[in-house]
Amino acid sequence: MKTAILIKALCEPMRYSIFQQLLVRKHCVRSLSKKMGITESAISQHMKVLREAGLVYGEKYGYHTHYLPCQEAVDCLAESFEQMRQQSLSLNRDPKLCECAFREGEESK
Amino acid sequence: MKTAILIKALCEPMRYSIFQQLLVRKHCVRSLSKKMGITESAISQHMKVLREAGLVYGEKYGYHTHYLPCQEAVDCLAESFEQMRQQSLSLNRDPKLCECAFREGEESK
DNA sequence: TATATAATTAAGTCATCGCTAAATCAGAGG
DNA sequence: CCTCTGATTTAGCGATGACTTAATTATATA
Repeated sequence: MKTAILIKALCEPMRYSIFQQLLVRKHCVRSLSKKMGITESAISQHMKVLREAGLVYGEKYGYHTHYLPCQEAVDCLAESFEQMRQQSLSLNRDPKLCECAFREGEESK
Repeated sequence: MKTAILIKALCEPMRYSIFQQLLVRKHCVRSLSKKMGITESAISQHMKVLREAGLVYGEKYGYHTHYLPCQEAVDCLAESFEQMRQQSLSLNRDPKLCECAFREGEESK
């Protein structure tokens, strides 16, 4: 699972809010529409983005579709950023890495 | 520190790649320009976004400015997503939360 | 102070994205 | 089968954003 794709879907403020709501409890499209103050159409389009990124999935119950977060995606995000945290700590700790990577490999034209 | 702002800055693919490079070692603008294959101007604009989001900062060394990630921001991200992971686990575990929040509070026009 | 170099800013272009309204699709139940 | 309802898709608009080139700023050093 690819972290860059997940955060690309999550970074839009409205979608981030929607996702946070889904972490509290399941929601159908209409419920989210009311809560967020945008049309059901807009919610549906956001859900499509979240769904195709692998962040959420829907369960059909009669008339309604209940959306909820994919555990696998949330795990992936948590692990990726924990790894970044470790990398950053290492970088600050290791003085050998505290040099710019630029080397004069270019020709002046 | 606000997670939504951090991921909004990070979600752009080029900026995500830049940030990953900075987790390995410091880089100046020119170095990133070479590595990423876009102009220094474009890199500089990306750095501005990352800087203003609080994700990176620059240290001046002679001619060069070395950019590196802010530990505080990386910590914030790691903690936020770990919290999401816990929320998601709770949601899947608690059957009471497995209901859509929608209630018929609307008037049919 | 003058100059060379790194970095930033400005201007402009092209593509992407989020939203609404309206149309369409899908399924449950009379 | 028909209808009602929830959800999705389509079309179009306005805004945002990523990139380039060119101009500008800032600074280290001769």
